Amino acid sequence: MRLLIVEDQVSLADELLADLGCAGYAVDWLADGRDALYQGASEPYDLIVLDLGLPGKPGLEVLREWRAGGLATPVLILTARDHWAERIEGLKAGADDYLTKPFHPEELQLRIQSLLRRAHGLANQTRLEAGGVQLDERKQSVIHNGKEITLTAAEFSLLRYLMLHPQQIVSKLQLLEHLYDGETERDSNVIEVHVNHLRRKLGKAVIETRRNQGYLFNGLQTGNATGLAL
Amino acid sequence: MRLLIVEDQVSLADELLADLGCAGYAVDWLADGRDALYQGASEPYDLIVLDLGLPGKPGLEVLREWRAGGLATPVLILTARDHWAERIEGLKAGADDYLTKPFHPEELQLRIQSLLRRAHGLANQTRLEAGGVQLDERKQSVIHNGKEITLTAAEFSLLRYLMLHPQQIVSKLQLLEHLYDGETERDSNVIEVHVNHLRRKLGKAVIETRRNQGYLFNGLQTGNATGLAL
DNA sequence: CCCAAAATTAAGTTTGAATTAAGCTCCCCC
DNA sequence: GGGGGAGCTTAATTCAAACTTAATTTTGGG
Repeated sequence: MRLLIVEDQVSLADELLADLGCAGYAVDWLADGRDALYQGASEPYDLIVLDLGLPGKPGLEVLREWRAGGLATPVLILTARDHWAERIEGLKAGADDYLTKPFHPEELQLRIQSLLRRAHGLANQTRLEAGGVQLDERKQSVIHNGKEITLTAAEFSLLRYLMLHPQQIVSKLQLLEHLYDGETERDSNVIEVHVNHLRRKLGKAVIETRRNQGYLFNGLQTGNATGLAL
Repeated sequence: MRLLIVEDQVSLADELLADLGCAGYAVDWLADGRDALYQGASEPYDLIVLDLGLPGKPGLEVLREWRAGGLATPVLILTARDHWAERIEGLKAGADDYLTKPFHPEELQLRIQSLLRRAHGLANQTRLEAGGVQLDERKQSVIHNGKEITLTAAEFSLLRYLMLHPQQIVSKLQLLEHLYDGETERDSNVIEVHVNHLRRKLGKAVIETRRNQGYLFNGLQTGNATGLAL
């Protein structure tokens, strides 16, 4: 999952970068509004955290231009507590959620998790769960048949990406672009290796490969494709 | 479905080529306006993605000449965000849709899907559906009588082509030209084999053979050729 | 600075979708 | 009604994609 933080206050940005990095996100950081306008639209971010008080170009303006250009990426805005009206303006301009500064880092984490679920049509569930697999985002582990299985950072973020895209084929290229920043080789087999590890830990059936197309997260459907009880 | 990408920025073109390839399109790429002018009109593309800032000959000029020459292929233009007026010029010159750079590859995919449906008179439907067959483009599978049937990449792109041409006869040669790039043998029986596979999975009636003419996608009309209730 | 764990690269193997090929069937036309 | 061509079907082939294991590099903690 790739995130962009647009925040000019260095100390805060630093902290967020570290926090979100630990949570298994690939995070980029920009401090300038003009840079953000361009990069936010060109790199395939899954979510953007946007401070409204920015040099270069005001955050609200950046957001409006993104939306005018058709950018659909979820945006969470940060506003100072004493600029009350900005939140309304922000939502009008197309923000999906907001947080007033100062805030607790955990609060941001939860908002991000929730916003990502919502953006992928999983608004109803409070944690990522599908086909007998429960993802524990705090412990970066998985509960499967009541048993807890710990994942490495790479396995965790790969699985999370797949679980956020249920019922759709995710190409290897898409995974490379959304799990890694900037440029990783197109012909690396990292994804295949981690898929292999996940299958060892969770069982072969969890991730289905569609040759020439990509991977499909299936949960643990045992022959009952509807997911309904029989 | 054969697409032409006309884009001089190599890294972007590379990525689009890979992305659209995964989505089951046969994609050609040109970087020069003069080449595009010729090839876009001579090869049977189903859609053209045209960057307006091109070496050789400006994209707008290429588009105008295509339209003047009677080319009806849907064209989606790519414009730089800061060349706002170009979009209007582009639409006037005969473009069918536009996207401002930068953009996310996923966004382009959606636009292409939508534009293809629109160009084939299916503007009203949000997903390809006919005669009890629903095509799920994200999953590259089909829902038939509420049951999901998975398709291979080749089966998927063949079925998609047929579903985009409902109630019309599609010749085998046409299929060869539109599903494969450049030159595949004229006397290969690939199409027949894949049609056979699709019939096995979806039932004989789905694809009707019109001897010496081609194939006709029928959905699943079970003896009631009008599609009306009896 | 060193060590262990994790991530990635690399190399060799397996797999299965796509294509070719070959023989059969069904139609159409004489 | 039978000859020929178009289309169907099954089986064999092929070759790149995906898998697996092991080696190497990177990372982070002590």
